Amino acid sequence: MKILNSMTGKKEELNPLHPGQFNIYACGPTVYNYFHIGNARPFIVFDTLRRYLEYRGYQVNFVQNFTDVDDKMIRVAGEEGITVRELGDRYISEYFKDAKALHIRPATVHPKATEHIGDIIALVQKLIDSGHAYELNGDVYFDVESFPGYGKLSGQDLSELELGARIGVNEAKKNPMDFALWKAKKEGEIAWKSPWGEGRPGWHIECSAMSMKYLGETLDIHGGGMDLKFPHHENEIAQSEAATGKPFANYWMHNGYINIDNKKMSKSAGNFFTVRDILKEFRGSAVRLFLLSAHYANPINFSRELLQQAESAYDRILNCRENLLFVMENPKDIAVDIVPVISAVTKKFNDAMDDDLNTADAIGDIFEYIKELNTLFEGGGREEDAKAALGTLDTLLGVLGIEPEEQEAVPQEVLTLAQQRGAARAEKNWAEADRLRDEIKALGYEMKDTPDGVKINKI
RNA sequence: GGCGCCAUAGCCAAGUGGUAAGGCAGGGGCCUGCAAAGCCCUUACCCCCAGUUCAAAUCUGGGUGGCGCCUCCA
Repeated sequence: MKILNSMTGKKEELNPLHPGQFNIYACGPTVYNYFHIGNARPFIVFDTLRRYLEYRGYQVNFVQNFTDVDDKMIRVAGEEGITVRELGDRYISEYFKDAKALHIRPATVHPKATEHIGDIIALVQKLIDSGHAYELNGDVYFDVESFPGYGKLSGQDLSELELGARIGVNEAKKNPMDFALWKAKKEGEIAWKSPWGEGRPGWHIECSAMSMKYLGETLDIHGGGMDLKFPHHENEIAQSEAATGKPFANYWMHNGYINIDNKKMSKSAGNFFTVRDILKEFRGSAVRLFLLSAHYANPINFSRELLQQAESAYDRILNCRENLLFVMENPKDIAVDIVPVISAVTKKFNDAMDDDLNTADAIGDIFEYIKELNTLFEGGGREEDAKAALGTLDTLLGVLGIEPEEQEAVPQEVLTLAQQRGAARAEKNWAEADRLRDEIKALGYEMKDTPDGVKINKI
C-alpha cells in the first residue's frame, strides 16, 4: 500500500516498523462542545484507514486522545459554572454517541490529557534536563532553536516564520516561536503540582507524551487535519525527537478541510454544522459515503444538497442488498457465476485503497459491482450465490464503515395487508390491490411486488 | 511577505503519458395492471496560452480563478 507522506510530500510504500502491526496516533477532539462535521472528517478517515489495514490482515493499535484541559475548556466550564472535569466528561460521552452513529469504532485507547499529567511532567523535565526547554516564571517553554529540524514537516523556515509571527505575549521568551510545554496556574484555574509550581500542560506536549506512552517512541503513522500541521504537529515532532533522539513518526497523514461555500468550516468562524444536528436529517452511512466520496486530502464542500445525493446513493446500495436478501429467501435453481465477479471487485477495490486510500475510486468499484449484481440476479438465483455476493458487498462496505443499521421488524398488521394485496392481485382485483397499497403506504411502508412475492420496506 | 493546495459534464468526483470510472439529477426506452426496484440508451471543446512528445486531462513554463497554513482550530 502507498500513502502520501506529508513529511516528504511523496507517495511512499507503507511499511510497518513491526511486521504485521501498525501503531497509529490521531489527534482527537477538545471536548468542550459537540463535534462538527469538519471534526468528523479525520475521525472517519483514520477509522477507515484502520479498518482497511485490519481487513488486509494487520493488527492495528489505534490511539486517539481527548484534550480535556486547555484555554477553551477552562473558559467554557467557567461560563457554564461547572468544573473542567464535568465539562470533559459530558462531551466525551457525547463524542461516543455521535461517533457510534457515524460507525467510528472506539480507538484501542482514548487517553485523556488530565489522566497523564505525570507522563507529561516527566517528558517536560527530560526536555529541560537535555537543554531543549527552559522555565520562565512557572511556565516552561520549548526552545525551538535547540532543535535543528524545526519546520521540516510544514516546510517552514524558522527565519521566515519570525517575520510573520505575532510577538509573543511573554517578551522574555528566547524566541517568539518558543511554545509552552507547561503553563503556570492563573487564579481560579484548574492546576496540578509540578517541579515548576502549580500549573497545567500546554496543548502540544500531551500528544507527544500519550502517543509515546501507548505506541512507543516511533509511531508508524500520525494523522490529523491539515490545520494541525503547523504548529501542532511540528511541535510534537520537536518535543518528541528532542527527547528521544529517534524519529517520532514514520508517516504523516493530513486530511483536507470541509468547507461551507468554499470557506473553511470552523468553530471560530461560526459556519459549522454539528454532527448531532446533521444526524437528525441524514443517516450515518450516508454521511460517511459523502465524506469518503472524495480523496481524504482534498477539500470537500458541505451542503444539504450534497448530503442528499449521498442519501440517494446509499439507497441504491440498500436496494441491492435487499434484492440479494430476497433472492436468498426465495431461491431459484439458476446458477450465477459469481466467483470471478467477486474476485474482480475485490482486486479493484484493494488496488484503489492501496493507492493512498482512494476511497472515491473504491466506492466507484462498489457501484460497478452493484450494477453487475443487479443484472446477474435479476431473474433470481441460488441462495449460496446470493449469499456469497452479499458477503463480499458487506465486507467492502464494512471497510468503509458503511454498515446498514438494523431494520425494525415489519409489523404484523402490515404483513397481513401485504398478503391481502397479494391475493387481490392474483384475482386481478386492481381496485382492491391499489387500496391496500395505499393503506400500507399510509402506515409508512413501501410495497415492492415481484413475480415471486412481495418485499416490504419502511419508507 | 514565506510555505502549500485546487481547477474534469447540471451537481459531486475518480483518472497523473495512449483519445474520459462511478454516484446524484434530467431526457428517452424496456419491464410492470398500478407502484417500487432494476436494466438499456442519452448529456464533457478535461480553466486559458505556449512548449515537450508519435501521443497530454495527465509532463514543463506562463497566465486566470478559488482556497489554506504561517495565530486557538480537524
